[in-house]
Amino acid sequence: MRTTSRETGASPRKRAGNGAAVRDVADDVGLDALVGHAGYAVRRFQIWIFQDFIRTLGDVEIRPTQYSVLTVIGANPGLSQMAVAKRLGIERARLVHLLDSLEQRKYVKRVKSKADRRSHALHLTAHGETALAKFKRLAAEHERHVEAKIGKENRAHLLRILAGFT
Amino acid sequence: MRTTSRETGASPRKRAGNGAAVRDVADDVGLDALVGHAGYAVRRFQIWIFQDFIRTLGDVEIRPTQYSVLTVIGANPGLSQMAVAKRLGIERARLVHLLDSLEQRKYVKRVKSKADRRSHALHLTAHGETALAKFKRLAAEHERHVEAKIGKENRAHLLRILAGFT
DNA sequence: AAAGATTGTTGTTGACGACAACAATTGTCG
DNA sequence: CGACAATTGTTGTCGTCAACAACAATCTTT
Repeated sequence: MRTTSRETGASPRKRAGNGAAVRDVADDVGLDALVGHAGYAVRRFQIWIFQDFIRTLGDVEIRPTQYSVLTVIGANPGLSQMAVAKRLGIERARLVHLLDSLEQRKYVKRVKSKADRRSHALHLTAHGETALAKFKRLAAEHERHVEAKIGKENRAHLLRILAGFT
Repeated sequence: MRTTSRETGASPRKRAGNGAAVRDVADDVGLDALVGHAGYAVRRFQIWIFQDFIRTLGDVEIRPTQYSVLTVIGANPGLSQMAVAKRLGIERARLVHLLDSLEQRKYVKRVKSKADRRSHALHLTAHGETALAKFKRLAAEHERHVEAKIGKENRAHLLRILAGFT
């Protein structure tokens, strides 16, 4: 993830020819003040997590934001776009494009609300329901990757610490 | 559980005729499967942290990435752009623009390396040193905000859990 | 009915990551 | 030594994403 040259397995040194005298420059750069900054650690962790999610759900071509939208709609059918955007902390302008894509793939349908003719009631299609079930299985697999990475109880503790942000 | 007849009432202060307590719609949308997903919690937390960082360092107009670049250069003068990019997980193409900006603001200077005439040795200017000291004080203030948000020992534990990603 | 607010939509801007191509330079190896 | 491959900084493009602004259609309020 951080380097492009090393992620093919565990290639120990890229320049294998010239012996141990040359060290990989970036590996021993001191971070100093950067260590101890929560934001930096969280950013790096989030990048890792998203990449694993994207890779694990790569076959079904579902990205984290799309997954969150589908999950919320599946759990709360009939929500308006505004409500979904508010709940997930995304702009309603952005949700438009997300729904365009999900609707094109027949996962979601926008139903014109009778109560408020400005808004759309969002629902999963039948196809969307079965698809979401599969996505959830893959997402669970991704969560197991997280457990494998940081430890089961660490993940649980982390979720507890960050529960206030969901 | 959601009665779809209520989603018109997104405004907290107005009261429809039906329920006793009309709550803000987005506040009681069930997340269900989204709760328990580490990625979602981490994403929301990271957004919060970055926004606080940007706000706290707003007066000096330093964003998280810029701060990380300055910190690494300050701690390791003479590094090449490649080494900095590698250490921070940034593309060297991106670092070019970051350094352009930081050099324009007289925080950083690119010195042509004698050892390898392709590369630049990165140093802080005198002005950059004093500025970075101020940035670090502000960053420490930001960290106190994080402590206030999630608790001192929770922050410490979180840093320990994510230490592997720095 | 008029004024103001909300919803979905379109568009713009800027930060950011991933890639590709290039010149200059360095390292490798026949 | 000299051709060839690799690295460094740079420029450029493309796609994602957040933050705004503006707009028409539609409520809500007064």
